[in-house]
Amino acid sequence: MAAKSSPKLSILEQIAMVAKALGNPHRLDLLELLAQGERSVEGLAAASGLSFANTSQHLQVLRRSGLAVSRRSGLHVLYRTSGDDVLELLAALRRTAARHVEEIDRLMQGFFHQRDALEPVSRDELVGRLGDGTVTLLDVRPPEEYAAGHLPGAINIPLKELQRRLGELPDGAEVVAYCRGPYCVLAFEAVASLRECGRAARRLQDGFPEWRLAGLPVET
Amino acid sequence: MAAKSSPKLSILEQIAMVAKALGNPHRLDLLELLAQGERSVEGLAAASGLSFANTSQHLQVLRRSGLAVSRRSGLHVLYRTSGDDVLELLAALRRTAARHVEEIDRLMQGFFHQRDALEPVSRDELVGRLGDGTVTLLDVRPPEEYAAGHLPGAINIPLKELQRRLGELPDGAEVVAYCRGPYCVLAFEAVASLRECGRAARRLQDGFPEWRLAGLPVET
DNA sequence: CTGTTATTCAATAACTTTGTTGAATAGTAT
DNA sequence: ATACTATTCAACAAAGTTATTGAATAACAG
Repeated sequence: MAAKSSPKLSILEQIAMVAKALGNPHRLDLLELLAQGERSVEGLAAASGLSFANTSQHLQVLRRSGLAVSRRSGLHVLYRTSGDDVLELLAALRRTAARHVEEIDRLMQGFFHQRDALEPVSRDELVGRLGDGTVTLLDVRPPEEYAAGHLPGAINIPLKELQRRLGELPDGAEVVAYCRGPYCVLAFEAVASLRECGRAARRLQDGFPEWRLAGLPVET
Repeated sequence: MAAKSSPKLSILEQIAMVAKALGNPHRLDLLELLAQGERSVEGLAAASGLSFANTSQHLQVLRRSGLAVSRRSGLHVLYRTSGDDVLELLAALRRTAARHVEEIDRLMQGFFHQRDALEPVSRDELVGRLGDGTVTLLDVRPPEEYAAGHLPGAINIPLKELQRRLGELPDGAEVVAYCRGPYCVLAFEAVASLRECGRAARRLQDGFPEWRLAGLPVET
């Protein structure tokens, strides 16, 4: 078959390899974690709930396909995404999936929308409200992800600590909570929790990486 | 394992399914063909070199993952991409692969650059030169793809007919050839052939779908 | 109703992917 | 050199993917 050995098919095989690397939910999760900042295998295993060996195996797939790169730092190997284009690719993949896969709508309706019947705050809306005193930004990611980068003026209270640290949120302003990405459960749950306590709260449509990718200001 | 049944993992599984659908070179080829316009299974099998059954099988994967949709028209089932966002996703995938997979560079060096040592004409450069009489646009795709849509003023001469139809190309202007996408062999070979005949020729960086996606004018 | 055309399905074999288990490797501290 | 920590590797079983083959299905013409 002449087509089999064509240079174009060879190139398509390489492109397909990249897509295949994205074709596993655990690897998508790992990439979303890497989107928050560089991280060790141990840290990724802990955050993802995978075994060490399995985490390492998936990271090899990501590294070999070019989506992630690694460097040694003492005993630790630190992984990160290979470039912002990988985050753009992830965003495009999510957008296409959200638009054409009905099951995603069903899952959103069945879980997330029960908890957040209000529309999320869009990036543009938030940009317009920064600085006018009407919004308190709440980052519910773990502290090390917050430290790697966060939205300007955001307060970091991981979800587990939210109930007992409510006093740290200024009175009056609406709370806008954000997390790792558009499907991160933590922001949804933070909003639900805040509303139970009588606070006005919504979640941000984006996670931190999407905000940064849009060229918007970030703090470290 | 609590993570296994989480709604987020369920959503990631759906997103992974879309990526998996892209994880096969034949399906990428089929999507590039669909990017040129709606087409029957028979037509896709002929253009791709796959068997009918195998073509149909791959199309089921594309349809179930939401990347393509189909409609019956008499005996024929016509497939098309489900939206322009699918083409944007393909572009993002190619971009990431080209940037991070060294084998793609090697393949490009080994085959394509032997035939086109000049840089391709960028979209912006072409936009600037349309209408000034310095460029002849040559579309080397099959006539049915040309008919579905082409760059303004482009002449359609499929590669196989180029040698004997050289007289149809106006004298003096540089020929810019384009095809289905950035890795389509036909544009490369057209440029090589034209240069052998003493004509000034380069290829366009984009294929027709990328041009249209950029909002640039198209003719039908 | 029958025959033709176009397409899809089911079953199969071969290959690939995934997660686990236990071993091997690399870097560091003593 | 030895022990410890972090990571990766190899082998394996189970599940999934791919291409092929032959059958089944849907639409149309006569």
